[in-house]
Amino acid sequence: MPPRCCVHPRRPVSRLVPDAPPIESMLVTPAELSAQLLAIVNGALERRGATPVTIEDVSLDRPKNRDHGDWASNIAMKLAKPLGISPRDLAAEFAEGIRGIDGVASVDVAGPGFINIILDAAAAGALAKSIVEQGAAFGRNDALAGQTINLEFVSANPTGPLHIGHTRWAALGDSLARVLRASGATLATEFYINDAGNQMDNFGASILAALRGEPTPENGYPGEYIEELAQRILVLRPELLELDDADAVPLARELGYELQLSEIRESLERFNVHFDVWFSERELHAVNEATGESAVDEAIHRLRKQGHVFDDDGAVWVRTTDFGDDKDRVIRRGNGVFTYFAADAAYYLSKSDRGYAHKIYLLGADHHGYVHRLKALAGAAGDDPEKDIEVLIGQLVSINGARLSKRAGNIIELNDLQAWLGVDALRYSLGRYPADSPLTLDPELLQRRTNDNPVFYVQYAHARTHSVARNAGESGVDRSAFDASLLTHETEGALLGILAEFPRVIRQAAELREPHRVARYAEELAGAYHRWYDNCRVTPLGDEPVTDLHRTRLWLNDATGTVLRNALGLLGVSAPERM
RNA sequence: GCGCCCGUAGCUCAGCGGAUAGAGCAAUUGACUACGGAUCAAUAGGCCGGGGGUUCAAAUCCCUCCGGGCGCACCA
Repeated sequence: MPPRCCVHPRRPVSRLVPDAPPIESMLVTPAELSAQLLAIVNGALERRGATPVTIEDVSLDRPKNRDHGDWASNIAMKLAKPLGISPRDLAAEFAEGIRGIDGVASVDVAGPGFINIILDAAAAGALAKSIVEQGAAFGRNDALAGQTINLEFVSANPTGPLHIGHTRWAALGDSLARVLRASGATLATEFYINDAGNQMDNFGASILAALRGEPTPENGYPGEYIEELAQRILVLRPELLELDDADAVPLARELGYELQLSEIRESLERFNVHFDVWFSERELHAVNEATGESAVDEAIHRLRKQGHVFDDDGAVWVRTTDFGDDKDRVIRRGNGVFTYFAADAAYYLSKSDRGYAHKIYLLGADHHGYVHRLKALAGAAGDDPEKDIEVLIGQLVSINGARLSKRAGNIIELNDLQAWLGVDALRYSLGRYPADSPLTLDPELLQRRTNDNPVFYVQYAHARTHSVARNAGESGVDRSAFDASLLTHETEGALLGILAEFPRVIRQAAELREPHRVARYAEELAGAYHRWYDNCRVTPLGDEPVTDLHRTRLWLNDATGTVLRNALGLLGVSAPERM
């Protein structure tokens, strides 16, 4: 392989064409290019009397190998067969049309029928200025405009601290929320507090036992944190030790609940995770004085009206098998007590009543057996289980292959993780993997707080854009001129191509519910920036004069900083200007 | 037994049906009298768990087997 040469194949076309439009209008975005390609394709289809295709069918990709151009399309190969033409001939026909698009430098047909497109340097480079001008808004899109979404995640029991599993959902859920909003969705994030049921009494009894120096009761909660809660409670209410169980358990329960919940909220706040709504399960059981009924009672009536509720063996059931569950589920037990499922039904309806047509649940893999039941709830409520509810299942985190459990004593808490790694590194290392990928962490590596986390690579790139800008300012390089046709170095073409993709990355992350794509993108962008930095100077060396090339590169530098900051922001990670 | 998820470099993991499968870490070797070396360049490392199928094209979709995780309550 010969050494890479610094001469870029692009030519500054705007200087060769006498009546070139102003540089501003030369900007070719991927969206515009797709739209024009669509018109060309449909024109060809129309001439043949074939049915037109939509923008979704016209794929325009950035090839992995840059020898294949700035953009590539496989549309000819997809359409050739039904039309009875060879893919290469069809591609050649499309290519002819694409050559007429403003800002396109050249078009080739390659391999079995790929169409490879190379943009003018000016058309690709105009993006740098546009990004700087858009600032924080660059990357936002309207793919999800008009959608009203309720996103529930974490929802940990208030009977203990958040552990690493919750931490993963917190990082992913919060980033997903940011990505959905950046794509135009109207969104509320919710934390469902399971503060009803036996577990709360077990929690209270555990605290009380710790206070009295007794062993943890059966079904109780072991752990040092119980001891700590007990000591804090004792300071608040020393008389607790004098009371009978009947009075002491509820008091210990309520005080412990309050302390534990506020600790959870503070942990999440420190973790840059914000919930719009903290929803208490108790509200669903509270009896409305006007009607004499609770939200749970009412929910059962409403489901019954839809025809999916029946009575059997003294209990009340929901026919969840109508919606793919493997057995029907009890919603009210024979002894008159509601199941957990009943509160879930009421909670689901509450979300609908509050105006959220679309509900997303982010659950751990240990709850995947619950998916059919939740879908059935949507169906039983008269909604569409395929559209109105979406349950995302995240795989669990393991440590060196060992399963985490309280019993094994290897539970790792969010607060410890934050202390070891720092918020940025922790959020990033949990946010850069898809939810359905099982994740194995090395506890020693976590505690070591090393710089091998990719977050530092990305943050350093951002800090470097600021350092370059500071130096540029001192050397008299400013943004008073911009000539995109000067951005001809191959690392500049690569950098611009990646910058152009940012809006699509956000959109894709939102539509696929995969916020980790933003992190992977940020790493790619940081790499392209570091390589550019090594090849292209923004400030002149020594006595060299400041030229428009330096000024234009400053725009590109600042554009990269903007996109890195925007990307890190979507991940809830800070973008430091110095490190 | 039934169901869901996952098997990709030594390790941790990316990879919307496209061209020569990638990154970080670990290993080896280079690069500052150049805007911050927390960087860059290069080398090495792969039957993408096995086998069938669909397709012009499969790590990706379908079937099957093997291996791992998780779940199968009138608990919460």
